[in-house]
Amino acid sequence: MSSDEGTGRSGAARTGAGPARRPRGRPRSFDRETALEKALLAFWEHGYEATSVSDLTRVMDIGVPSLYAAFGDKRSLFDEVVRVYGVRYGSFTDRALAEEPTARAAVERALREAAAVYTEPGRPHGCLVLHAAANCSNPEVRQSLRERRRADIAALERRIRDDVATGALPADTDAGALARYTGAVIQGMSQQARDGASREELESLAEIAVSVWPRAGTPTG
Amino acid sequence: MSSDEGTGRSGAARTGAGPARRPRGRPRSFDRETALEKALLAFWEHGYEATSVSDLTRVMDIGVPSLYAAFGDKRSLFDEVVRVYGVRYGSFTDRALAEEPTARAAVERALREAAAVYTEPGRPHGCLVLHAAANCSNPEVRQSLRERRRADIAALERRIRDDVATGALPADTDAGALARYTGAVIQGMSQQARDGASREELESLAEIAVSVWPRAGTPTG
DNA sequence: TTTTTTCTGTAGCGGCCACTAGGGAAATCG
DNA sequence: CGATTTCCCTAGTGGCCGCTACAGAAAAAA
Repeated sequence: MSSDEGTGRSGAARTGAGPARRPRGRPRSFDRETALEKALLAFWEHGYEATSVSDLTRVMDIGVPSLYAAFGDKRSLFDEVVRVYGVRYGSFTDRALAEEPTARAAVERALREAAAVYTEPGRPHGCLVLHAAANCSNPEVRQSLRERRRADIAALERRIRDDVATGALPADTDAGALARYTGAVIQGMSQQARDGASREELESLAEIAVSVWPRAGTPTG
Repeated sequence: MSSDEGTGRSGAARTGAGPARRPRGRPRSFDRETALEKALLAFWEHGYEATSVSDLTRVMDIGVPSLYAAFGDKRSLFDEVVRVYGVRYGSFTDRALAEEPTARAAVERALREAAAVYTEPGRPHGCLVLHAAANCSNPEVRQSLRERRRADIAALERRIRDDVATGALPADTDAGALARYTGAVIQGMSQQARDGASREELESLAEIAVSVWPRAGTPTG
């Protein structure tokens, strides 16, 4: 489904499950994925509205009509950028939640990885989802990213409830508050990375943040 | 000094410490402070760039030239808004740091007040300084607000160092990390308020956050 | 080769941006 | 009263915004 984001949009080109036969006309003169990555970096650095279409075509090194032919419009391009960002850079929390044995271990790892990802040299600092549309006047873009943030915290909350159910966390744990607390710490780390904090600074910050998480099944009261 | 921000800009109007004699020509037909407050709310809600001059004149209920005559330009108006915001809404941390006996008590109070201020009904949620220029393409505006944020955390760090010196906090306290941690929590609370978190949700979050602060002079190790 | 299909560059669309010139109205001063 | 000072409204500036029509170039298919 939704094969309308591939290279060719000609409905008759790809015949079934065949090995992607070459489309008929003149092929695109640039690599779509490379251009998308350039757009991602631009949006990540400057945000949705502060990145103009002419900014995009400059960093992607393509003409304006090529951008519209390949990606639809600015909004669709941004949606695709957010999707790619989520897979490539923004999924460290999801991965930690899925792979670590407990919510606490997952958060410990996620905070450590956040410190690294948010300060990686040669890349924009901080999180695209948090900052790219912070004060965007396009309400759809705002709402879309807001939903993404809320979903992340909801996923963490579910994981905490699981641990409470299995006894890995105390029975009186306020899962919602603990999830929101952790989300707030990550969001604050992203803000501080944007403001120039170093990886080491974020790591020491995260170490303090994680120390409130109750160990094993000892009740908090 | 710098009396150029008052109502009248006529250099000969106010004679010394006199009771502000009325300026000569036709008086302004709107109340400057009221208009400034309206501009503050608009910038707070939508951010610097997403608030256009025509947005401003609409909510301030004045003409475009009146805005420029009274406030200079959009940038100067925003600067003044930020100054007023800092005094009226954004100084709860400073006040807590100044009035509470210990850094811990101050942070406890500041986090509680942040939960209230960031979710006050009838006002934009979250912090203007954090979000109003998040992805602003004007570098001066960005830098100015960034400095303000860093200064806030630096003030907290100084207060923590004082408490370490007096023994109110353990000698091995990492003042920088603890200050950045607390700043990150406040920044995350602001983000969550923008995303719709309620006051109660922020308060339970803050309660967790403050629980990592060491009590009295007991060493952490 | 001719035909067909698609991409690419130029040039320009209407619309909003921040901002300002200039004339007339309104209020105070002498 | 007249003179002076200041404000406010209308209208418009050039510039950038996202976006697109059109024509020609380029490559595959027949």
